[in-house]
Amino acid sequence: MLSRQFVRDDPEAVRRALETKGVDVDLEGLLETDAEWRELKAEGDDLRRRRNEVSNEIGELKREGDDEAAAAAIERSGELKEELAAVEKRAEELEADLERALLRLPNVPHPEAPVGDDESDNVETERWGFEDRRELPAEVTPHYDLGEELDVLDFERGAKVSGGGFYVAKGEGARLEHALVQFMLDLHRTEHDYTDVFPPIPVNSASMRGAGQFPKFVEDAYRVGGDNDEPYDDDDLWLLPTAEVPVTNMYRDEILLNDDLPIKHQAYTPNFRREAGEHGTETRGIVRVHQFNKVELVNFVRPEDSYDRLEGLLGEATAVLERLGLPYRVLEMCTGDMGFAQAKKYDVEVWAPADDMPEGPEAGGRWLEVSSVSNFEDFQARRAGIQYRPEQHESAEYLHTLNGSGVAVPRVVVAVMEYYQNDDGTVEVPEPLRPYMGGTERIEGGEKVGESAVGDG
RNA sequence: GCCAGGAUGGCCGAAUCUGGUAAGGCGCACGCCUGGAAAGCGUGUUCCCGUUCGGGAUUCUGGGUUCAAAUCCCAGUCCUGGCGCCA
Repeated sequence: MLSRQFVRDDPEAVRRALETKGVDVDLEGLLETDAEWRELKAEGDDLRRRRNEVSNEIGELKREGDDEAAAAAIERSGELKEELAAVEKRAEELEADLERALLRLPNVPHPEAPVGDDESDNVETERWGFEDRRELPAEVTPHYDLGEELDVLDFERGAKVSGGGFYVAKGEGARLEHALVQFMLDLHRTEHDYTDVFPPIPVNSASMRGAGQFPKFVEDAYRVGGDNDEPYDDDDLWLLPTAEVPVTNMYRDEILLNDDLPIKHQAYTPNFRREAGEHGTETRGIVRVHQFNKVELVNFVRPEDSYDRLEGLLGEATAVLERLGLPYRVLEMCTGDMGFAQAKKYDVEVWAPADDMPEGPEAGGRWLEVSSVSNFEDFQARRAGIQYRPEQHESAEYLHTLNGSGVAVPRVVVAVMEYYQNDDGTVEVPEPLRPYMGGTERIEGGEKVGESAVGDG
C-alpha cells in the first residue's frame, strides 16, 4: 500500500505507476475523496473540541454544586453530540472508501526498471552455464514421459487422489524432492546466514492482504471451508500460495528494533495455487501444478539497504542452480510484468532441454521460472504494519521487505531429469545432492505395481 | 471445549471497586551544569488534520449506557493458570 501522504503529494508518480503497470484505478476519485475527508476531519475535530470544553465545564459545575448551569451545559453538549455524529459518520464512510481504493493502488516501480507491457519487454541480464555444458542424449525425453517410465512421477494416481494438476512423486522421485529441499536449506543457512522458519500452512485473510495477495488474487487461492465467492473475514483461512505470506506476516503490526535488522528467514513449505485458466501443452508434467514444494527467502531490511539486498538475494537464489550445475538465465522484469506489489523484480529461469519452445534458448528446450526475486520497498510493510525504530527516541518507520524463491522444487526436478539425463534413460544425480540421497549416484527407476503395469510395453 | 484471571506509551507500572485533565519509574535524545564525565535538573520521546502554534484521536478490538468511559454493560481476539480431550 502507498501512503496517503505520498499519493496526495505526488499523484504524478502514482499516475505513471498505474500506466506503466497497466492498472486501472480511479485516481482522481481517490484524490477528491481525500480532499473531502480532510475537510470533514477539520470540521469534526472542531466540534469535538467544543464538546470537550463543555464536558469539562459540566464537571466543574457539578463539583461546585451549580446544578442549574450544569443542566444547561448538558443540553448544549447533547446538541453538539448530534452534529458531531453526522459529520463523523460521513467522514468514516469516506475513510473506508479511501482505504479500499489505496489497497488497489500498485507499488511504484523503481525508476530504473525497464518500462514495458508484458514479458516480451523483460530484459535478460545474465546467462550462466551454457559454455561448458553437459553432453545430452540425441533425443532428450521430457520429464513427464521419463518420470512415468522410471515410475518416479505418477500423474494418474495424483489426479485420482486429489484431482488434475496434482502428482505423486515416488521412490527416487520423492527422495529427489526431499534432497533438494534439504540441500537448499543447508546452503542458505550455512552460507547465506538464514534462520529457518517452519510456518503454518493455512493462513488467515489478514495475512493474505498483508502480503499483497488480497483482494486482487482471491480466485487463485484455496479456501479452507466456504466458497471463494463468499465474503470472507480477517480470520478465515486459506492454504498459503507461498511461504512469503506467513513469513512476511510474522512481524505484522510490530515494531522491530534497529539492531534486529536485517532479518533473513528461509522457509520450506508446500505451496497451493488454483492456477485458474492455466492449461495447455506447456503445463504437462510438473511445471505447473496445484501443490509444489518451495524454499522461500524473506528479508526485512532498513530502507537504505534494500537495493543492495535485492542483488544479494538474487545471488543467493542463483547459487542453488550453480551448485547443481544447471544452466540458467536472469531476467529483469519490465513494469507491466513485475506484479502489483513489486518495485523491482528479477526472474531466474532454469534450462529444461527437452521440449523445444519458440522462446527457448538457441540450444533448444525451454526456460522454466524457478525463482522470482523482488524488492517491495515499504509496500508490504505498510499493508502489514511492519515497522522499525531507527533510534529509540524517534518515531517508527516502515522497513523494506524483499523475497525470493530459493528455489521452487518441481521445476528443478524437471531440469535435473532432463539436463542430467543419460542415453540409457537413467538420470545422473548432481554431486551436491548425493549425500542427501544416501549416496545414490543415478536414478534408475522402480518397478511399477498393479495390473495397469502388466500390459505396459 | 469448560472455568477463572489478565491486556494501559519503546519497556515496567498506578489509576478500575466508587465514571469527571492517564501518576510514577526505566530506556533513549537534546539542553543546562562540568576542564571532561557521572550525578542532578529541564525539555522531548504514538497517530491524524491544518503553516509556526494549535486542534483532534489514542488505555487489546468492536458495539452499548452516559453530558462525560481506562473505569460500567455486551460481544470478540490474544495471553496466563486450572480442568477436559488428544495425535
